[in-house]
Amino acid sequence: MANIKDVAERAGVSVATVSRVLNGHSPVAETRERVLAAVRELGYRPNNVARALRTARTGALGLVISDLTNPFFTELADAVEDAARSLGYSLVIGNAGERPEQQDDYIRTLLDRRIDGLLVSSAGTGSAMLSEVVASGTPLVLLDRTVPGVDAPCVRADGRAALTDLAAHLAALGRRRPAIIVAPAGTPTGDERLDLFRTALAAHGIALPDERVGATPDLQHTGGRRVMSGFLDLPEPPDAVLATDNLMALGAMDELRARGLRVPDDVALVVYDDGPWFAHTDPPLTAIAQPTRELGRAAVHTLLERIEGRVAESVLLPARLITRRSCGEPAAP
Amino acid sequence: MANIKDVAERAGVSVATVSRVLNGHSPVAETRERVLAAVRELGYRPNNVARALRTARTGALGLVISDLTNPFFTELADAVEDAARSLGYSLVIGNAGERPEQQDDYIRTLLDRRIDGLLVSSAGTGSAMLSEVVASGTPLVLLDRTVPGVDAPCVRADGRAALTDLAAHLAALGRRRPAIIVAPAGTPTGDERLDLFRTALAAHGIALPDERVGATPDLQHTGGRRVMSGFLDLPEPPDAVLATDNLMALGAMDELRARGLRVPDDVALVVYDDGPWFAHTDPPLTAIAQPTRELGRAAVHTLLERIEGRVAESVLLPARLITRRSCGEPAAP
DNA sequence: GAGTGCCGTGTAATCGATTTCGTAGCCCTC
DNA sequence: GAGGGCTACGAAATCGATTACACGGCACTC
Repeated sequence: MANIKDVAERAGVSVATVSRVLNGHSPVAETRERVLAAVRELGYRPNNVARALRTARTGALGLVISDLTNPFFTELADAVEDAARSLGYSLVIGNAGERPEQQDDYIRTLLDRRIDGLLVSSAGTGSAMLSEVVASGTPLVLLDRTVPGVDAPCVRADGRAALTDLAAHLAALGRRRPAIIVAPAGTPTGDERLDLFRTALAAHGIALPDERVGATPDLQHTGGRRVMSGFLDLPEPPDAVLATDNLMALGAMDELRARGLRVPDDVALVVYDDGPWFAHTDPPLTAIAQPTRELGRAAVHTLLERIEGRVAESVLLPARLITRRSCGEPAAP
Repeated sequence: MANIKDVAERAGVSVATVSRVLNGHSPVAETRERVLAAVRELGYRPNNVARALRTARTGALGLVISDLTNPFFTELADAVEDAARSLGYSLVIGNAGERPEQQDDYIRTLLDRRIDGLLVSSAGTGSAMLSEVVASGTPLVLLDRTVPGVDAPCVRADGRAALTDLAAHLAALGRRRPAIIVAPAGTPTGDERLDLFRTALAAHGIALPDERVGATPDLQHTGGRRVMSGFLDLPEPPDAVLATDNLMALGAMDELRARGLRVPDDVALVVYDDGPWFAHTDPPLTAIAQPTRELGRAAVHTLLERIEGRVAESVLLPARLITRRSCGEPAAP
């Protein structure tokens, strides 16, 4: 591939001039056309590696995502990629697969590649590696999940309004024995959703006792199914279940179907994170939708603020309750 | 961040020695410990940008995927990422969103970043850009979709066996009026699936007339729904529909439900590309599953063959029919 | 004991760009 | 017409690594 020296020779100028023409840094008049012609003829494209070495800017962002096969994160990744691209950045992606060691491994490689900034939706809880990133000075923004003790802005959705609406919705439909399927205690996201849901229910005089709080370490559908099974074996099984993740909701549905139970007649079901197909299940599932694309966009913008040396605040965007038919009544028109 | 010179000074050796210790290129004895100690104390990590410039190897692969929000491609991307990682490569990802211009744009940026090799699941048909990649000498492997006229190995799934099984399955269940929802004529994947399905049906004396071949340019669920609607308005509507993409299947299901029709009683439904939730719909959908993870792994391995200068052949892995209940009979045990 | 080879290390070139500094040429002013 | 300022450009340093080449010292052989 042609390099800048080839272009310079062909145009009969120095490499400095070529660089200046291409970057428009200082006015270049007469030779300009000759340089551009040489560029065209040789099909020259600047070597980004060399440029990055000299300028200490790679023009790449890193994204470490907790689980790429989870549709919520997929959409998030897609939104991030879109935003990054439209701002002239490439995206180097790493899938932690919910394994903290792998996450650390990735962060390390990304730092070694001298990405300009890093987005992390952290798997697991604390991470020494993340503090190291902050210490290294690489701009960092947390995505979807906060990490206690890490000094970086976090972009995520606020479920308060949606969960308040959900509690009202369930109360209005006469559901008195709600249950929740969550990540194990200690996971910030799980704890928060549980607390908010419990508080919102309390406002309607509805209790959420611990026996109807089911934790599953794998955030997968087998876990969801197992927890749902436990719920149904209770002397007083729940009449409404909130699954705080879409894969877990899938597992819960399986268990219900396996036992011949009907949604919403026997049990109401609500899923956190709306996926394209939840409108297509039978019945369509009432869901709490996070503003995924906006989250992705906001995260990239926040990261760019940091990269450009400005201070950046955390961002909280509201999640919304999407009422479908899985709790009983059809949505009001 | 500390650089190699800092390490050299601290250890009292030259940078060459540090480099040699770290890369194990030539035997270094006495100073070895001193160097490693300095590395540890300074928390030194080699700058990958500088290394890439010198060695002309970035250790990154590029993946341009046609639609990241499509679960099939998500799983593919995940598999590719996994395989790349385990071989010590990072993955720079680009989502073409089924737009050819955007795809070209991405390929260009990836080339500028001097990735070591490129995987492309091409959106649209021909692409001058892809020929340019081949000409540039960057190792290229096509993924899932062939591109006529581009001299690069292609890794994809072969639907012949699965479609043959499907035709037998439908014939056995007495379905005589099959239909297919495909990408528009001219798309290699769509054409091939149509041809194979038609041939397989013919072996059972079943015809697939053009009126029951529905093309949709957007490979999305609205397209699937529209085509299904057209099918149902036929004087003789089909009694079995194959949707050659999971999003289109979703749209088809919607239309069926909207009309109050039942699967499989009124119409049998089969989906190409199995997704985690097709086992959880009502009824569970019979599907043609591509060996996604194997495809991803094979693609990366093929690409590495090319990178290391060996010749690499195209890879065809068989897709499988997964019989569930959406065509009538439960699967045989 | 001189020659031969090998081992471990340092010096400096190199990758391909950007950028600082220096300078030639020109125009303008007084 | 000498000096000042500006413009357009070239020479060379620089980023941080790898690596070709050179060289000193030691062990070994004959």
